[in-house]
Amino acid sequence: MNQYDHNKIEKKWQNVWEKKKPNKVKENPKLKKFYALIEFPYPSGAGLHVGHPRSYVAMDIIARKRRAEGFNVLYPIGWDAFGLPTENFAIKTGIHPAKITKDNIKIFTKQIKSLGVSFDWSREIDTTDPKYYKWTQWIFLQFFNAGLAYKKKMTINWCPVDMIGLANEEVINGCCERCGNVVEKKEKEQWMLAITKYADRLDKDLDETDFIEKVKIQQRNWIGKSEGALVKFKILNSNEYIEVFTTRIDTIFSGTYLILAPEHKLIKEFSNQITNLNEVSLYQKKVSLMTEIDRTNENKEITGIQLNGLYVENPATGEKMPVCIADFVLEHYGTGAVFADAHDKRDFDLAKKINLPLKVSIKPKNEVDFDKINNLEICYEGEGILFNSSQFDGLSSEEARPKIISWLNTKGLAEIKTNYKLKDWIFSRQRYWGEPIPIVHCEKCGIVPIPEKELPLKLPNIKNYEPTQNGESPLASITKWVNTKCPNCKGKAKRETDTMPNWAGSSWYYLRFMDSKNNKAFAGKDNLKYWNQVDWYNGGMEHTTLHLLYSRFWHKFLFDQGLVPTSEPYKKRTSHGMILAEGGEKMSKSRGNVINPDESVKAVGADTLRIYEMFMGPFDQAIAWDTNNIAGARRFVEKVWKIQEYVSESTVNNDLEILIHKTIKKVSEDIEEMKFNTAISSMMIVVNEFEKVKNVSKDQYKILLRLLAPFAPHFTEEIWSILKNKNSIHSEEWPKYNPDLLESDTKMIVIQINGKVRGTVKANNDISESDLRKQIEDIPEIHKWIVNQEIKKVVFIKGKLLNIVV
RNA sequence: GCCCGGGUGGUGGAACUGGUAUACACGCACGACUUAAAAUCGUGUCUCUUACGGGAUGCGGGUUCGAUUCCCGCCCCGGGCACCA
Repeated sequence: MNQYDHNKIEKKWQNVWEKKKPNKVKENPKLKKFYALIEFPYPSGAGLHVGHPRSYVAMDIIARKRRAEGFNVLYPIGWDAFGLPTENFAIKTGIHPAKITKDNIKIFTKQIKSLGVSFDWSREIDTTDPKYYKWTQWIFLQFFNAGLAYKKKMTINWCPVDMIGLANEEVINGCCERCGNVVEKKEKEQWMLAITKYADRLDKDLDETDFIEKVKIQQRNWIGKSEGALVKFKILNSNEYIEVFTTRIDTIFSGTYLILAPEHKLIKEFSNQITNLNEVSLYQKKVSLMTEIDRTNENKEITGIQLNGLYVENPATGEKMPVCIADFVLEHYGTGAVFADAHDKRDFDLAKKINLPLKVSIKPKNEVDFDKINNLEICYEGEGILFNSSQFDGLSSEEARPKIISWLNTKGLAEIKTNYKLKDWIFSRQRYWGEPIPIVHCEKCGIVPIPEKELPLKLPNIKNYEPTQNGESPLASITKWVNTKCPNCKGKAKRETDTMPNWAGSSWYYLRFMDSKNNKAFAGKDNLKYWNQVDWYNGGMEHTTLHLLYSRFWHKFLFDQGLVPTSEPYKKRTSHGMILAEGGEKMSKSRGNVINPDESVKAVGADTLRIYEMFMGPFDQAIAWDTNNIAGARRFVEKVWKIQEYVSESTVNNDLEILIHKTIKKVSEDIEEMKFNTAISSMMIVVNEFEKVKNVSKDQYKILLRLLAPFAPHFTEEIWSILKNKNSIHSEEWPKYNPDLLESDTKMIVIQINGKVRGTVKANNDISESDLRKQIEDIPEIHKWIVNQEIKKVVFIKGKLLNIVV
């Protein structure tokens, strides 16, 4: 037997696979298909880190198992290469982003190939390749033609450091997701995608998917569906109404005043009625200067100001209600206006502070503290029984809501309404390194899309990538590129200079993998039909409300256009936990604690690294890297290697055979549930047993190797060939266990006295209670517990346990 | 504040549908091999007790013959959302 030389073995087989391309897949309608997907990486300058393989290897194990089960498996890889870090590096070094991207891809490719992941490299894609982004632009034009891509002047989140507009999803606690600086507001014309049109389906259709529950919950929270009513409050001395969204129409009878967002457009419209306009403008100005952080600060005192002279009418009571503005009412949610009563803490506090009326109409079901509530000493926010509510008195909040809505509806003052927190997606970026938006602004015709045949609209080659202080894209200064002809009237026109956000390319890439070389369509109909949708998609939780939601939106749109065969892109979505640095801190470039897999691959081999990463803990849980523990994985690999020394041609040990079949079952099931750590531990148990008995048949060894091959593809392949097998281990069928072997006739039966374990007895599986009782009475350790005791009760579970209560 | 996870040895963790808690691995200790060390192999390793036994799965209760697992009330840690009407 040779020494185990991981470097030699891994290089050898990687070369074979490079030549033979065993993972290259072709559409074949006769074969069942399986589409496995990982989030394609951003090729950063830092290279791969140990977090990447966790996901790649996990899906690799599943993909390899599926191939062994006879599936036609698509497991592709590519590059999500547009993005800020590359552009920033280009600014710093003067090297063209395309060149940087190319170099980084080279490094990533080499690193990923050194891990032995069974990707189909023939379908490799790169989102910055004009052949790819031609179709990203094409899909954008479909959005535009359908009226779902539109331009809007709006206050955007502006990062003054990166000098870029951010989508709401990219703002974390009022700070830029990338650089952490406080985000400012800026008025700017922006391209928007109308994701809110799909809010309801994005929520509802989650039911059809097999996503892990926490992903569904997080998306649902983000979409923020809430069902309630739209209520109209008549403005006194006018024919106009203020619309208010509420989920608590049961409290309408206690509505005593109205609160508008400080930015509400009716304030301007009715300024002639407002008698304290100076004060009001002052307050509005103060609010507009506040940052997101200040405005949402928990300890901030509640503020607001009444609009003197402006009154509305409560649609339920007909009572005259004053109107005020307060910063806690948000312009962009609901209608930017709420009605206030004593059943909301903020309304309650504000009324006390600026001296506005309050009324109570809900009594708690248990009536605790009702006197205090009724005397407006404390605020009760819960549901309860209505009172002070004329014909609805005595109803519960839940009963009352539909009744009040339909009553007001007959008067034309209310309707059922569903509201969403989700906002439309800000789709422009004022940056160079992104897909140019294929639009022309014509002096005569206005906004004109570029004809399809002119796609791709390529990024012009420039020397300076710096964004500009005024918020314009660097493309704006390339007059030669900007000045163009209108495709419509051939007159003077200017190109759109904003580019798409880095989420654009990744919103449909899984479709391109189905037919990556097609130059007539983003993917051919037959290929779309065959691959249908992604069967299993693994990725990080951090993409739940960004990439995952965006791509579901794009896919649904394409489905509505009749361009894809399914309404959901991904059948199943799972998520890996992050790998943390040693000590439990997050790995990051700035902390300087990023662990690169190359060292481990060199020192102990890719097979060992793969086993270590799969064994380190539950797959969905964050876990700290521990270099010491790699030794355990390496020892295991060496033990498997050494079985060659004592494996024999013919002997079969029956106990071992049972253990092996148990292990086939365990490993097969654990892979499906992504319980890779326990799958490996069960194989370790087999190997430890092999070592102990030193009496292992070749067939038994082969089963172990077959089970281990998806985890450690190189050295299992090597041993396989040493054992004189002609074919690759990876094209061998997945082993099946023999259920008869698992149902043994004799079992260890646990004997308990008063629920405490006092011994175990080996007995026939279907031994009766009385026979078992007789048998155990002779055993001294058990006998001593029951002698001279009154037996009160006996619990017997056949083939498992006997509990005697004395 | 709301919504998800989670809390088990020195460490990472295991435990089916309520049925032998601590599998597997790391570390450590001791032993074997060695002139020596590394590697490897073997033994031990929750805790109290000399022992018989007892006690331990964040804390306090409950259900049960029996609870890491189910129920109620807390505490702590991680993640997400957050003035959302």
